[in-house]
Amino acid sequence: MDRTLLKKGLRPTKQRSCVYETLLERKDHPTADEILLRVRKKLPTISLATVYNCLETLADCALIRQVNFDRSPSRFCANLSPHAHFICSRTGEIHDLNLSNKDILKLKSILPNGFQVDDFDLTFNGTT
Amino acid sequence: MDRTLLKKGLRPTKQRSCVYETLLERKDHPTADEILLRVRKKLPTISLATVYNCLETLADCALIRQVNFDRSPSRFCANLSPHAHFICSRTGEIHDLNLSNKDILKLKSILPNGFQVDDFDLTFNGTT
DNA sequence: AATCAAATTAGAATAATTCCAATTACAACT
DNA sequence: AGTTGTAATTGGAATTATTCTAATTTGATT
Repeated sequence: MDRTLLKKGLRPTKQRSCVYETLLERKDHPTADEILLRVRKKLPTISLATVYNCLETLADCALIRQVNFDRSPSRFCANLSPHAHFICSRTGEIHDLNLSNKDILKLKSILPNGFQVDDFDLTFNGTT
Repeated sequence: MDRTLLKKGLRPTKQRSCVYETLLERKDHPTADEILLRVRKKLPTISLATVYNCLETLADCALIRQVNFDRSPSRFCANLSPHAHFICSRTGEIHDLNLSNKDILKLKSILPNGFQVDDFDLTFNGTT
């Protein structure tokens, strides 16, 4: 991670490292508020603004991903491999559905000619 | 539309009708603010709160769809047939990509066994 | 015409996020 | 080691989309 930041002329501060490591610890999808709570166990004085700053920086460096479900608070995760999300309407659980190359080709096959895709978001709602 | 509302015990008021017809007029994806501006040409005294109320009611009745891109203001459209969205990062244009049954089966084939889908959101980002 | 629930309205409240100005931290020079 | 300059952090204010609230209006039904 330090490498990636330094390459962009950004400092791997303890706040940034801690936010990043906190996201690695668990494979869930915490909000900025939840991340603040977790990070404060290690850095009790970190501010919410800094958490937002760190998350933005890490996302800009493609070290983490920001995920939005409708207009609810943004969530963040360190799973960088291409995946879709499944939200269970009973439990509220968010599942990562990792996508094979085949899956990705299927997705792209939906596009008419001449559409160049940089990125996509795919979210399912339902029950498990 | 009146039918659908009445069936649910809701009144087809002139505000609701006007919001609905405004969405039918153009096949774009206006925000509540933009809808307010358009609707005010016909009902100059309608309030933003009412526009929000009408949109919520119409969406609850499945007469329109609410669409969210990341955390930007919600957008609304009257295209009810299953479709994905493509956002052009150059122009900001939002394209509807209507999905065939085949496309939908492809999408669902991504899911592991035991996942029951009620709905999905698929958005592509790229250039045309 | 009187009644009553539903809908509309203006403005206040909320909540997530961003902005701002002041402080702090740190790397690079002397 | 001390100084300097830039970047990062911080707390709180500001912003923005949306929801809430309480008062008024509407319109169907008695």
